[in-house]
Amino acid sequence: MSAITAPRGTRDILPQESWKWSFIVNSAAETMKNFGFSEIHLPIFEHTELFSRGVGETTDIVEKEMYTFNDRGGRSITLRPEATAGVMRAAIENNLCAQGASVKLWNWGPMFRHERPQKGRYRQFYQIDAECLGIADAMADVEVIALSIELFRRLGLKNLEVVINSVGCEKCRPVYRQKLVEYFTAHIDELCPTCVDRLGRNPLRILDCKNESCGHAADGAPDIFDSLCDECREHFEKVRGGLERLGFNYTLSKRLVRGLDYYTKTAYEILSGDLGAQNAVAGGGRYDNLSKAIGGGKIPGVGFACGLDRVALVMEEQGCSFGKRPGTSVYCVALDEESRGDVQVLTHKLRMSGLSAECDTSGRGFKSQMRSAGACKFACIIGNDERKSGTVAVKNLSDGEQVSIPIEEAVTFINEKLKNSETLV
RNA sequence: GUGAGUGUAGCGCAAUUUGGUUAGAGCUUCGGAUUGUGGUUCCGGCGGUUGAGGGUUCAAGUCCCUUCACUCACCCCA
Repeated sequence: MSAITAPRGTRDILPQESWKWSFIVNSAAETMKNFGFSEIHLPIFEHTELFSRGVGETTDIVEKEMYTFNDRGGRSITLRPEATAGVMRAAIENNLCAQGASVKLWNWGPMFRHERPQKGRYRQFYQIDAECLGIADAMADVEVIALSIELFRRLGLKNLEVVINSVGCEKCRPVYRQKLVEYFTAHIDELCPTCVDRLGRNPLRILDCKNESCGHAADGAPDIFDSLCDECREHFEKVRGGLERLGFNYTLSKRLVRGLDYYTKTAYEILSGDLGAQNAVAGGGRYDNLSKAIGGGKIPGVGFACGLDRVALVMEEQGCSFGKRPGTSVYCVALDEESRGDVQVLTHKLRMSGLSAECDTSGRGFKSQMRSAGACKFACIIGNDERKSGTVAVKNLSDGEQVSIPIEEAVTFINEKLKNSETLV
């Protein structure tokens, strides 16, 4: 019988990597706090309708990427493929935006999409997500974009490109959509089969196609900027003005069409050249119709999601700092069999005092215990002599200096020593 | 879902131009180097039904088929 492995597209984040993830999430949490976002914990599965109605029936996500199943009560349940719909659902359900109130929420965790895995893409992947609900003004868009940029700035990511576009609203998008249909129908022989299909269902997505011939056809397509209604045009100008006031560089791209139906007005992505084919580290925009689509009142929103797996990948690629990996400060060593008990007691007392302390629990010999201690700052050694005299030998492993001190003073002694060495570092 | 590439010890690898005896070192790990002192050095031990199944052959890690997994790309996105 062969050993069971993790399902395709999933993976274990092992200790050598997990501490780096903690660094990223902690840094993000701090940034969120600075921007006034509160953390929200959400279910990982939701009713399927939340996504089919919220994200959109004709999107790739809903059409072919969702993990959907019936639970034991016969309800159709879906593992969340993205976070925004869930956040909006929670806001509606808990009246967070009642009477025109607004909230800023963030969260992080796993998302699920059934796609073929490749570099930077997994079936269970992780996102850091921020949503600003209840505010229609373009200043909120600017704040959200600024937040995502600041997130990456703090983590030390380099060579990022911010790409923005406006996808219009329910008033002007249909007009533009019609223009596109007319244009692409005239160029239908240049389109790939999937885009021919898109023509009837979601013509905006043709603009996004990377197929060479489609791209060529798209070059001559009507410009969305020419179709934007006054409100959308003004909104877009305000977003751009805000970004410029904050000193951010960005690229305009009329080709940027988010794959999710709920976007209105602002759409943006942050791209990295160090990711291979999957080059987006974050993406987001405004979604003023999402709330109504899932049965809520009129709640405008703007937000973004950032791929944790991808951020970690880029940071690794660019040699960014993850801070210091947590290690053990003190290793307690037993010289003989009889001392093992005392060593465990001392280790526990050191731990209770707030230090990272370790001792051997597997019966290894003195020499190998000392080898393990080599990676720590201090070794506490107890043998026959120490037990007799009620002392412990405390050895500073960086300079080799060793002192014998009464066992009851050991914990305070080492705490003092470590405090001093911390300040020296 | 489609295509290409790759599967040998815990890890990263090797195994002679077109098959040839008992599949090898390195790192890690564990133990030891005159009786109680570490990251260096030296010696030694553990560790593999070569992804799995089938086939060709006197003989398969090596060739063929099937299957599974991983990787990259298409698609799409975080």
